[in-house]
Amino acid sequence: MLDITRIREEGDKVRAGMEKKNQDPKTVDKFLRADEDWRAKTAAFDQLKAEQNALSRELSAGQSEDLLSKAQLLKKRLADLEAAQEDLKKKRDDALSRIPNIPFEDVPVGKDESGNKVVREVGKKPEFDFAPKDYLTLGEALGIINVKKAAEVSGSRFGYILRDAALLEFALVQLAFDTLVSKGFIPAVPPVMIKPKVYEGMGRLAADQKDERYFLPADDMYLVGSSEHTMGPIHMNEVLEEESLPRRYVSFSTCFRKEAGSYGKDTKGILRVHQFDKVEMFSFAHPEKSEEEHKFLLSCQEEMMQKLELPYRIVEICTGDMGWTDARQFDVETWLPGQGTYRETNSCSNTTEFQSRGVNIKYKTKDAAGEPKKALVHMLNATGFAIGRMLIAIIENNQQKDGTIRVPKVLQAYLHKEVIGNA
RNA sequence: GGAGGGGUGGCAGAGUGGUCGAACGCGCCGCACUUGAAAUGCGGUAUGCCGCAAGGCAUCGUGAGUUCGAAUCUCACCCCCUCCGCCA
Repeated sequence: MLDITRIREEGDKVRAGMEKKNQDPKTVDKFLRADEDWRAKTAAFDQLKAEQNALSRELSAGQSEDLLSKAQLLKKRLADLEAAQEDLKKKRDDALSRIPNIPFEDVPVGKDESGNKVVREVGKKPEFDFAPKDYLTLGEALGIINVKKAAEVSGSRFGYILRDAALLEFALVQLAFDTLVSKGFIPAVPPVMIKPKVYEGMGRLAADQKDERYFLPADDMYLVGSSEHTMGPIHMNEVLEEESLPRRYVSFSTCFRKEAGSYGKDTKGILRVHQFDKVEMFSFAHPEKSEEEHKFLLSCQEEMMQKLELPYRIVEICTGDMGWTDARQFDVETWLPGQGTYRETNSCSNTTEFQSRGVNIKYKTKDAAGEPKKALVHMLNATGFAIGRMLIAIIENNQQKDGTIRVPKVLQAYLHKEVIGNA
């Protein structure tokens, strides 16, 4: 969530930021009205409560009919006031939950993905002396992807990853962990179920994404849409040492997404599915160094893409297309020859203190006068490998005329073979 | 799933209806002593909210309740530990 003081003091900037993110800026005014009412009610409540506390103290010294009846009257008035106060607080918090993180000033402004800015293109697009096929055609022919059977068993937007594709998944996971652990990332396998309260704190149950979550009502739990969601709270309610920042994790988990609202979009194959596996990077950073950290995470993504020898481009996401919790976002889009286009395969976000406020993660530091104080860390997340989409990219970019797939050099050691498809 | 024990400040741990936001200790910070350090002594040391401030309010796992008043009593839930059952 956003800093309440910031909304009070810089309402205009927040309104402008919301507008840039295609959100209704009137929410700010709704918030401010509710906030003001709440503050007035709170002041009244606190004062009455002080009276009650004083009366109680008197009563503890010596009771009398007069005092008791006074106290009983106070009690009734307090109950009414408290109900009104709680109601207003709810209103205020509801408005607050409809305010996203505000983008940095220099983020490109745009309505939708057409406003995204290509930062650079890297790698050579493969040239074929035949018409390249799409991954699904190739994968089905090789028996390494089966969507039809998955639809029978689980429904649409599921897939079986089979044989060498399954092995390729683990090779990718290993490559990512080897690369990142050697850089000091702490390896992790986190829970994939999460409590509603924590999920809210991470800003991932906000109005725009609640429909995207799988909920288990019998247990009051959500399935995570990414290991980001349970890695962020790994230091919930903790105060970290300043010297320990940045603190970096690399995690692996299955991810669950409803893909609500994407009906008719990418309905074929495994590009957009309800369940996929993903290696994720997560970083807890010093607020003054989070932009630098953001670039570092992006550089890790690029390093791994280059190891796979995949052609990609870096895109800075414009205000209208960026995530709810993000102040800045980059995507890695990988070239898919079978579709003749770049598709998003990785994402890299700086959520500044939007999430750390919600899950209460601070670090020890000093204020201007040199007095010790605690301040919120910045939290960043970045895709390591979204396995399904990496499989797609590898299959399409490394296809050969006979329908077999070359295994990227860096994965050959993990997979113990150079080509997928020739017996 | 069944039986029992427990959740209090950075840690450890007392507190079973009112001067308890909370003893004692450890840790931490400051000061004194010291050439320096250790030891010792003195003082300070939870968080959030409202307020320009003085100050006030809230918080003893979470939520509801009883009461003029709850860390303390009642109920529900969550979490941790031990045992039994089941299980990769």
